[in-house]
Amino acid sequence: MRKIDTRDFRRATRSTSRQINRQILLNLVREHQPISRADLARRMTLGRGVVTTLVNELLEEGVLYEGALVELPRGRRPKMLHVETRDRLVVAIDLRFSRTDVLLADLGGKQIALERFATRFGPEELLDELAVRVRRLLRTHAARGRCQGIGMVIPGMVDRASGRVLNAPQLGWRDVQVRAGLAARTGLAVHVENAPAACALAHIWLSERANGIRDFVYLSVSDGVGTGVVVNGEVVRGHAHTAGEFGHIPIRAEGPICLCGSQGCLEAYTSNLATVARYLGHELSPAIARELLQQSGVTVDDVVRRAGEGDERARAAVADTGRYLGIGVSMIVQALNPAQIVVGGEITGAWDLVEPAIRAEVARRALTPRAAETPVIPEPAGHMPRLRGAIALVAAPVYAAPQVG
Amino acid sequence: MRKIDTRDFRRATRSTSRQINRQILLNLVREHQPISRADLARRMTLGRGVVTTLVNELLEEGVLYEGALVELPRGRRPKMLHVETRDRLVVAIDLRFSRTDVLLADLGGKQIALERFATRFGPEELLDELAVRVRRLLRTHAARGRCQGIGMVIPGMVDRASGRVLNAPQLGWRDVQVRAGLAARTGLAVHVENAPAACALAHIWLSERANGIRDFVYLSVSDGVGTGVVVNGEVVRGHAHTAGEFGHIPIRAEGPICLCGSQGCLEAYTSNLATVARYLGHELSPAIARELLQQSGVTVDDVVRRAGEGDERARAAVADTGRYLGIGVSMIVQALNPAQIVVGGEITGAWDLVEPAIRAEVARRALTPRAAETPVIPEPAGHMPRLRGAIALVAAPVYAAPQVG
DNA sequence: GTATCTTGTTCGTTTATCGAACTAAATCGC
DNA sequence: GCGATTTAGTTCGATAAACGAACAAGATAC
Repeated sequence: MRKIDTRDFRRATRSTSRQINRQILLNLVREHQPISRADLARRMTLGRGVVTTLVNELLEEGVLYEGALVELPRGRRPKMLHVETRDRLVVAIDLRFSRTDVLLADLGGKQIALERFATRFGPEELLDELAVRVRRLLRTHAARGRCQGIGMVIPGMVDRASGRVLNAPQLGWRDVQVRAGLAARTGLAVHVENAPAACALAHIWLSERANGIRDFVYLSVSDGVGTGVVVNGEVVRGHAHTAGEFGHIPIRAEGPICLCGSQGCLEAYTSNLATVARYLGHELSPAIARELLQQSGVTVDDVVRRAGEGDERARAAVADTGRYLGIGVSMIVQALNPAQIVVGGEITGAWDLVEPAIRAEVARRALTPRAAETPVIPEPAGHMPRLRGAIALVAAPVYAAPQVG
Repeated sequence: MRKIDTRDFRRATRSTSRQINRQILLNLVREHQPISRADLARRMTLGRGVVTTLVNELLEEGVLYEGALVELPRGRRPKMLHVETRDRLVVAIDLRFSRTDVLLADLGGKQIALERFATRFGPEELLDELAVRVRRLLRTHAARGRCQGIGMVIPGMVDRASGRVLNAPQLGWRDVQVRAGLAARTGLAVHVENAPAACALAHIWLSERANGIRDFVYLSVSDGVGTGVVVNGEVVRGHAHTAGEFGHIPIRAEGPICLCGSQGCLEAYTSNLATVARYLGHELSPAIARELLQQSGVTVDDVVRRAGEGDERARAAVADTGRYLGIGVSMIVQALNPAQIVVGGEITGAWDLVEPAIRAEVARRALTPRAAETPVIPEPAGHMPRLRGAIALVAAPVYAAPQVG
């Protein structure tokens, strides 16, 4: 029941049907590999003849490859098909305040080499450094011709279509053309996205736990609190690239002043800063707290670890964060009724404390039993969701549905 | 960048390309009528030959009709094309607590005959009454064979796919199979939807003011406060049919108990009940207020009228509602960053008071200048948005993009 | 050794876009 | 007044895709 956009439509050409079926076939191989041509024909209710020509096309392009013959109870043995990921590489970049990660990986998400360095805050300086490292990485791994592109994840607002960083307060960036700058320096296609949206993208494309779920919200809890909203298998970016800012909806009218200028934002209660401040017994005021916390040297990881060790003050601080997160999760459930909510960030290290707190809030506020049961699952920080998001930025266009209508 | 749903995809067949182009063409005629074949060919960058065959198909089906020849500065005069709406009728039903409206209209939204009666709260009773009225309406307007279906709008949660009302507290309904019941009685296709979602649908398909906007939120302010969320030209329904319940997100932790059981919900501050209660000087407590208000006999329309006449207490009550609505609108802006927000309901009768209050809140809380400028426009109650929504339920499938991929 | 069954390919048929040629009907220039 | 020009709409052959049936390849069952 989508309306056709009469100002920007893609009409069908002679090759549209083939493109659609080609892409469906590719996705079926991706999700069921190893798989035979005959099985693909059955799943697509398509003649085996058409499958043969489509597969041949994909084999020639190097997108698929043929694997081993396989045993069957009767009849000719099928030659199984796989998606080629090993020889299709990606450079994933995770840019943060504290450090920048550069990862060489394959399209399937397998890590090959990871580098870390202290973030430089001058955009030109940083792009220069990145270009040097990317070139070196590709050279040492003989990956030049095999690299499909660069995916880059940013803590801030991004215009993905143009590859521009609109506003990244943590870095102090405003209106920086990242894509053009990095593409010119490396000669590679560059995709830029904000962190929670990229994490959501990774969950669509690279997570086994998504398991066919096409409507979910990725709630990223880190220095900031933001979300990536996915509706109908697609990330929602909003009219001016700022959808998913649930972190800046107030949950208390007279709460602390948030870094965004508003009062009582969800982020002010649930960011890693807020959790640490609570642990240290400070008033919840991110603007002031920031320096105090850096002086104290205590990180969220410390608080989470101590909570695990039984430190009562740490446990109380984390559980409080969980309770406030529950308020945020309830908001998301009311607003979007997703099939699943994924929580990412260091705080998931104490999921045994966080989860019941979230569940209680959701159950208390939900409008229907089914909404109350909305699964809330953790994504441990060890999964490197942001780097996986950067990979997904490059992988998704390869597998995405063709735009039609 | 949509992911293909490998569990439920539509592969392309021989006729898929034609279906896509046929539907694009139909929508172009709809939005630019009267329009010539040659102009369609130019807009679609398609050969005039293909356009001829597509148009002939649509003419034979009675979807389009040929109008007058038209003057041109040079060359042969084109025969203009129009969408046939006059001979394609719809029965629109708006079911509410206070009354039920039944409207005979055409696919373009033009009203032909409107009936009203007191709502019966027994589902079987109501369906019987509706069936009698629908049959009579079609008979007296000789509309039997020309009726494309029934669209029905419900104050409550609806599973649109199955046509079941899940929960309509105002009617006291739970799990009522409306579609099957009405379809069996009338022999017509029946579409059922909840009210704010249907209003959003009407705004996509029947409003000139939507003007190509494909991402917006319809904020319906009436006895309840709900929204219809539209992303990429499609209404978002959620995993269990409860998306868009912004009305039940708390805006004050210690606010009044809402009818839903939660505390401090947006609805408790901004529903018509809340506005009237505020005008009468009652404590904001919908559960208690309801009876008091019915006894007082004052309606929202009264309050809005008195505000227009300069009654200071009425003006203050309405402005307060506006301010709280502004908090709700800000939430929507942060969460979804829509291109537009449409506010519907009686309160829009005092838009000169409501609008600045909303604007001030949005401006104060927005994260970016562009978000702060999100247009908020009123839809006066006189537009009959709910009945138009019911019409759109039948019209939308006729024009919607074919599902592909 | 033959029948059966499954995989994968080949090839003629059908149906769509594509593009060029053609017809229809108007104005413009002289 | 009449041919040139311009625009609209149709027709038709070329091409590309799905479709479907026939066929070849390679296995097991009896």
